[in-house]
Amino acid sequence: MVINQEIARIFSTMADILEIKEDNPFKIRAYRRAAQNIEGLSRGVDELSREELLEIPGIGAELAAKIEEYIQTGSLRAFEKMKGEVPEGPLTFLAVPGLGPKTARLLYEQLHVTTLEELEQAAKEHRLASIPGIGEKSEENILKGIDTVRRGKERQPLGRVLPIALGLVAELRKKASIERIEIAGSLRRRRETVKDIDLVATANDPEVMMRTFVSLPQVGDVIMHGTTRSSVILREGLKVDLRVVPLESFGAALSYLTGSKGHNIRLRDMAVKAGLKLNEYGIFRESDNACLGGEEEEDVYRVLGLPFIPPELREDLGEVEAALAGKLPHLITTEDIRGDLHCHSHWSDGVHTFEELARGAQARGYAYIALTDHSHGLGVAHGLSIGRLMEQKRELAALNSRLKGFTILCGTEMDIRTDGSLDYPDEVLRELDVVIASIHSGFRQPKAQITARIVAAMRNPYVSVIAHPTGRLIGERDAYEVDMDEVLRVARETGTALEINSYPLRLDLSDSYARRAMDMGIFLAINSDVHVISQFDTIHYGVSIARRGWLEKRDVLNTLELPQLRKQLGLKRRKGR
DNA sequence: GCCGTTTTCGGCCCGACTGTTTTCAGTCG
Repeated sequence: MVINQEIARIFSTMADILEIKEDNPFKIRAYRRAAQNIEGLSRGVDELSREELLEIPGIGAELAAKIEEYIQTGSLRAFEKMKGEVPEGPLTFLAVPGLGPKTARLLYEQLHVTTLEELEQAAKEHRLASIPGIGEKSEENILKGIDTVRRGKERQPLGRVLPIALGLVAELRKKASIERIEIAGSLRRRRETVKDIDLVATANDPEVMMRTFVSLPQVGDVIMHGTTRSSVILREGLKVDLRVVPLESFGAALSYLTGSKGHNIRLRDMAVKAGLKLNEYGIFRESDNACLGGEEEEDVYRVLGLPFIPPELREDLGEVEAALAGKLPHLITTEDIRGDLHCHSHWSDGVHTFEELARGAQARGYAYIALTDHSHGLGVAHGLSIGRLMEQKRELAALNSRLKGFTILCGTEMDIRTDGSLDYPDEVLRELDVVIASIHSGFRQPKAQITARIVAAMRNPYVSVIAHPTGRLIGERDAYEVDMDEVLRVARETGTALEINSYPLRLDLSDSYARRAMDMGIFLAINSDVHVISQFDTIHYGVSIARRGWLEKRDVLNTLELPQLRKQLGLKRRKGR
């Protein structure tokens, strides 16, 4: 959604400019919130009506008009005008951690530096210390900050950061006298990428705890070291914040540090209106400062008159309204998953035998898997010829008769060829229990062509699921150009399920697309795309994305027990004939 | 700039840490 990114970037830059100008802080927040919410949208703003634009949280008449102006003219007068009012330099400086709008402006006005290089030079020559309020230490910090910007630490994928965070938690538990410790922040909300790790803990001796934290072997640099809050950079580059609070405040602190910022603001707003005060230490009555709760997160919500809102929903995308109306979804859990519909064996590019896969799945409580080795078109993955596929089917039948309480469905991950044709004819597909189809080539084709390929696959009565529908690899490869509106429309029309692929770099569909598909009544399938048995355990990433997409058990194909699954898979075939 | 069963005008979350300060501003989350 290029247009959304463009507009989000413009609004975000406008917020920066307003900050430098020391404009109304609430106006600045309004621009930032709008930018964030537009970026997270699953539809292009250019596809939305005026009414739909106004439904986006944080978009009012003014910003809706600006969005429309940009769509129609390709530029924004207000933005162009603003750019003329503030020089480039201070805007660049805002990217430096610890350097905010006030200092950025001061540096520009006093030293006339306009680029990071000039700023670096000035700091090295100790010219910054001539400015009131800036000393030697600040000079050092600015140099360090410039270095951080240069190294350009982007947001890291969830699948990389979560294991690191869990490792830190385990180590802190071992070394420090901790009562409770939890991961908070966007990591707890399971955003697909995160910027840093937030931890919240209670400890008998906070000072000892903090000393332990900042001296962990994986810590590279200590940014901040206090008794209740410390902040470090790990050797491999990730930033980690640790907050230590009294036990009676743990829930309030966890809630506060989990965010999102937008969600917190909504909660505090509700608190203020109810004559309450909400901070990281608890929820208090304004009149006499009596503490009404805070040890558990549930306390905070209860006092506000809300049910507990799961972390994955806390994005200020309607969850507070839903909670108020008693309409929060009963989110799907990993335990709801009854089987995995996307598994590769050593017959194509997987590692294990059918039996090993079956045992691995059974050990995880599954009742079935679908074996979906690649089709012959995918030569690099040792795709199966029709002959091999039929041989596989016979072997599976024999194996299934031996397995107790477990079934391997015979399937394929069939390649959708570059010309839009399918890799196996219908006579072959008819013989299979499950057909998932996906794109592995021609990623740079024009949008219309890729869309047509996927649509053609969905119109085949034997195709049950489209795997990793957008083809992205987080941080490595963008999604191919595809008209997701059309894909979703045809998925609904044909009764084709769409996959949420749990491979940590795919997470494809994303949360916002998953939510939209669910809203349209399209079935989702949460699959791990196993090539090695241990990858069965990545299913929780897919479930997290599903939860962020507001999905319930009933929205997900592979929560069905085997008989119901077979029935569901048969529906499209019967309809298609 | 947004937003509304207390408001269509007047609100808008709140506290910790740092550095350069003789009491606090700036930045961050």
